[in-house]
Amino acid sequence: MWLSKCSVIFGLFGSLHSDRKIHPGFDQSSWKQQITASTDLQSAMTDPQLVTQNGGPNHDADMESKTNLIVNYLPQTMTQEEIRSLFSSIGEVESCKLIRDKTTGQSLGYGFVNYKLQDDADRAIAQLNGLRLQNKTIKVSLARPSSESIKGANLYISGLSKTMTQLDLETMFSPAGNIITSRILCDPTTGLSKGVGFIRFDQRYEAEKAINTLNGTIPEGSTEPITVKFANQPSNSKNVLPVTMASYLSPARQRGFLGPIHHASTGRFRFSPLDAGLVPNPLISATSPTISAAGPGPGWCIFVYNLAPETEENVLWQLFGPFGAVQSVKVIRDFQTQKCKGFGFITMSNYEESLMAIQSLNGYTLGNRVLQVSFKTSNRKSP
DNA sequence: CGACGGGACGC
DNA sequence: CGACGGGACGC
Repeated sequence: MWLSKCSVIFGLFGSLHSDRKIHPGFDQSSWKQQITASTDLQSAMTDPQLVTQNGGPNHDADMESKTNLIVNYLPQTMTQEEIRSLFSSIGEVESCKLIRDKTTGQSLGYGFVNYKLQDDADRAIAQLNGLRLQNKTIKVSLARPSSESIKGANLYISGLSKTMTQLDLETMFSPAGNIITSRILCDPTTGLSKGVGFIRFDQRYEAEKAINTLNGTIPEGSTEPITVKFANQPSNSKNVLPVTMASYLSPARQRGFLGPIHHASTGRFRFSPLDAGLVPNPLISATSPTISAAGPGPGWCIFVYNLAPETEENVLWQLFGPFGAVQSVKVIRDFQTQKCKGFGFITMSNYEESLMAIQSLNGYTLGNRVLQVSFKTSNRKSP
């Protein structure tokens, strides 16, 4: 049993980075130790009586068999097939899904594994929860039935006494509802509490209740009131790329669209791709940095719509190249299918040339499709 | 009909 | 003072 699982794990991850060296001659007990050690660590830091354990709340009397697992804290590089392979060492896997960012394809660090048999699901929790992979300790627990009511149930708590433990925190919040996870942030070097933490409840209304009852209150034995609010939505923008990536970008690229774009397109300056033939007034757009996200800057960004699913970059180069200096082209594709999503972007160096390209190519028939070509509109992100 | 990415913290 | 995890519900 252990031997077979170990060989699977070693085969999968032996070549990946690990904070712990794995020697080819390791014996099965070392793996067992590793896994047990992390479990012990968890229980040493926290009281198993109170601190949330793997399954989350008991949805007692559920008729459906509990075969579906959620796996959290997966290493960034781990693929769906590697997850499937790992969990297949326990029993037959009905389905397996790694959740990825829709547009970038980056792993979001969690996934679902559904077993054929509940027995296997139980054993997967028992044997794989707490398993250390690379620099992560994965968490394996029963997935809750998916529902709207469990979303947005994560709280951010600040103003905690530095002496407060995870257990103290859970004790304080457990009256409000079922706690799924809790955490107190610590300084990585000193290991001391930073006085902030997180609590994820099972249900959003439980989180709301906690805000209503605990925000602004002073915990027993403390002197300062705590702040309890909904946590930020996890943003995928940070820590994904190595910092060194920036140095590979050209200076012009680095200047890109940084900096505030406060009064981006209001009313009369907004360019709609549907307004065929409408182009920016050169006098305005060439001199005002706030008119359009198309430019100015390192170039003029052009939006082209109605591309065929099979469209490749070289087509855009050929299409726009004759009009002048093309800096870059990009076909936007669906991550899963790798098919073009119907649009793309072209950045050209010179305003006059990009204008000519737009005027000439808007309405142009490519294949059996009539293209719509315009300056890219401003970013309509509204955080 | 619609449809607008990815890039990133210095001055 | 603020501080936002080891991106937890199907991207």
